Amino acid sequence: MSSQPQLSHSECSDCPIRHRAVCARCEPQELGELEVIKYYRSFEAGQTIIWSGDQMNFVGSVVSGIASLTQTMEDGRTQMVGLLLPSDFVGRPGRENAPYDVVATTDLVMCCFRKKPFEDLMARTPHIAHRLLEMTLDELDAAREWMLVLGRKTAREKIASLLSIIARRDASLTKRGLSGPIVFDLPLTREAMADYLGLTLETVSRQISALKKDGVIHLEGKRHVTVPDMGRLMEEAGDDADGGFLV
Amino acid sequence: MSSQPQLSHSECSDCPIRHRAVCARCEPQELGELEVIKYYRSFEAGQTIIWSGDQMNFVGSVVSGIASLTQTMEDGRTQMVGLLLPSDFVGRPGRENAPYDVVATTDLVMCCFRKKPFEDLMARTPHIAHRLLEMTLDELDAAREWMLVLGRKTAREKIASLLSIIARRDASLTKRGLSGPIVFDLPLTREAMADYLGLTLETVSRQISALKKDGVIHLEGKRHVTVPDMGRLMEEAGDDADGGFLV
DNA sequence: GGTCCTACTTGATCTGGGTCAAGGTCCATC
DNA sequence: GATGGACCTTGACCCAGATCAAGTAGGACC
Repeated sequence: MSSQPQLSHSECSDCPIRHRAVCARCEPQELGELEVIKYYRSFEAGQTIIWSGDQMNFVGSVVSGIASLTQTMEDGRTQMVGLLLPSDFVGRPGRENAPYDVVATTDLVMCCFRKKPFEDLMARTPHIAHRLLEMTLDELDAAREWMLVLGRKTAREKIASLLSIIARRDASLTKRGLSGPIVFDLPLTREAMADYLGLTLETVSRQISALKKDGVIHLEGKRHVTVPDMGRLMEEAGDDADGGFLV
Repeated sequence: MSSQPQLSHSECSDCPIRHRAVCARCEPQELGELEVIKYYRSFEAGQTIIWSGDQMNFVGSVVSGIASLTQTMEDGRTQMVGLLLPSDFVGRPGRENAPYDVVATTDLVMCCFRKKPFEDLMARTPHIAHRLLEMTLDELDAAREWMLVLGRKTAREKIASLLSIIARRDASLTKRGLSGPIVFDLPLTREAMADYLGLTLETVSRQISALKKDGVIHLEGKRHVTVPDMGRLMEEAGDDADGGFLV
């Protein structure tokens, strides 16, 4: 389950609890306290981290890799309801059980805190509680933005929306801007993309081919994507050019 | 804009800031402080309370009536991303602008607080901050539950899901259980239902007719609904019988 | 080099729900 | 009690995306 730290201190700064919730305004002692109780867990691609309904005795954040939140109906229909990229927070302080499966979509490293000590710390540290509310509001915005995608967009727009999110997140992680071409590896299988977009994997494949044929994206192999013109992609996604996706 | 209190003190207890955020654990002074700064606003059906992008200088909660959160694309496609029933909270402490339109779906009364004093109070009162995180997590759960509805359910299941939410909320408001038949008035037009479900109003109408023909619901006029068997309705919605909808 | 497997692509066909169009019902207003 | 309008229903037809099915690409392992 738990494991030794596998990251250097500099890599660890990706952990939002450490550098986003406990920011410059906070006392060093509090940061120190978080340092003491944190631990790392790694997962392999495909591994389920938490099953829906399970007790969830930790909170944490993604250090590297991608995790997804997934809901499944009895007959097997599944819908991904969230995508956790590096620095995203996982956990529900004050809640006992997970309301959906959390699955490692790629190999994954998480920085975790046992829930109880974290909640105690949160109760004593208004800044952490405040930062957590901020993050939850961000997630709520992203979820609602996604409701528009699921409810009203065409398959082509859905694909473009997803690529646009991943491209933008990639650009911000690598500190590059959105003006030049953006290059990244798709971290999701066609099936996972379908589950996120409320489509079938065949439709995903067809629409990716179509976007490629129309020059909106370039594909090298099955996963390596180049977006020559981010504005064009966002147009295809049906977003206003300035776009407000958050995820 | 603002208006005199139009409710007796007993009616006012519907305001969650007052009886949910400031609960028995909190000091009476804090409750008093909220009493002092609160005010009421009423809206007519169809009136837009806040436009997407507008500055939002208050927070509050629905006292009576129904409001909806709506996103619109440039070409006019709209998706409702949230339904605010009595006692639901509106507002985003720490955020400047509204990310979507808030519209009064029926005649509506809200209990409001100017944002700044409310935020100050929140900073001084951990219980309010904590309660707000709770409510935001509830909204997040509801939004994600709805993503499954939008992404993977059939039109019939979507209608059943919506009726099921409204029926359950009605049953809990009127303190009746879910065992007997449930009777309520639909607070939404067919078009509003369509916008919530990612359907057209014609499909909504057809599916309601179908559920009526099959005896899942009874209709008197266009809005007055009787659900003879809540279990049957939830089956139609594709939920597990114990169901976890929150909205 | 072969073979197996997983991930993906592409084609053919079907269908749920969209679109367009023509009523119907219930009020409010005169 | 006629007129108008908002809201809803129903029918006919169509199409985007689902479904079913066959085939390809590339990596791991022998």
